[in-house]
Amino acid sequence: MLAWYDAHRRELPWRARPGEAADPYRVWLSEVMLQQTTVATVTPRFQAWTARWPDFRSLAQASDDDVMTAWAGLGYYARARNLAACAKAVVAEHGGHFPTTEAALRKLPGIGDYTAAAIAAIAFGEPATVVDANVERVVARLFRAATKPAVRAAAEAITPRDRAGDFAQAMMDLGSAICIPRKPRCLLCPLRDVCAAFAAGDQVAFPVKTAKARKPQRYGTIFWAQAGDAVMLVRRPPKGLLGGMRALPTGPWVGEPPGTTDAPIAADWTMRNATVAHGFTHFDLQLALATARVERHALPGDAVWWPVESLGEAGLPTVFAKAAKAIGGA
DNA sequence: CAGTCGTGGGC
DNA sequence: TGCCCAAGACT
Repeated sequence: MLAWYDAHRRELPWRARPGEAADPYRVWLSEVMLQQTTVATVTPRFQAWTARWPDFRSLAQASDDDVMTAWAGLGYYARARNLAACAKAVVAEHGGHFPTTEAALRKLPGIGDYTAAAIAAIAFGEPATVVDANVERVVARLFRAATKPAVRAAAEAITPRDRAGDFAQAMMDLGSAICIPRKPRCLLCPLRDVCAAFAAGDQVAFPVKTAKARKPQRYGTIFWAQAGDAVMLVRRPPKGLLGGMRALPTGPWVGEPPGTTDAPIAADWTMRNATVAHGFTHFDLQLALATARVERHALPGDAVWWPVESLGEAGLPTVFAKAAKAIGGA
């Protein structure tokens, strides 16, 4: 396994070169960015992030607005809130350095079982057992293990005391490149000869997955209020969907197409002859587009007038960026 | 514990 | 094309 890893090792921005010590900050940041997010998406964002905030102290001093704006488009925005909180905790409670044990890491915001084990193993060489979706798939097939506890126990049994970090990364690389969900490339697999599912010919039956409910359809309205060259943006509530993010004003997202009754300000609203569709994890959304030209008056609460030409720097989640593009900045 | 929480890519 | 999936955490 480790011989295969050494031979096929990929260079990634957060991965230490052989023989060099890993930077715990970069390991942590990459692990959080990579939660439910692909390497291709993360790579440029990781480069930009570390150029701006290279360590815990710089990130701990960043404003919440800057952090959330920098995270825009990556999704699962609680990660960004927890990232900022974790950096502050590391500086305030740990002198700017991570604790090195899995249990202590687990107490920090945004660090769960997987990430604690990954940091302990990769950054500190602890023999922690790292189980992500890749490892779960590889181990489930290796042992034809049908339940999560069985997978966990088997993964612990094969985790080596030495090079546990390399072992974890090897298992994840194997899962993403060879032991893939649909058509595993077993003829390329270094573990083929010891794989129970390969022997039985039922690789794709593992891991055992539960049926998912169909996603409901919801409807809403986006309100584009333009005053001169600026558009009205709001700040969404700190928790919940797209929590803490800057946004275009919307009405409620409900089961039936709504009217314009929930506009953020009184104006002569025009319904555009187009809609924007966006899929979230647990529902699909279709948004009607309402636009109005208004006077540039004082705005309540967290609302601001934002220059349309620099809307790309507002840090809008993708659904709002889509809507802005559909309206065309008019 | 099952639901919540984004997004983009692959087939 | 619609569906499945991804280096999960939190409640």
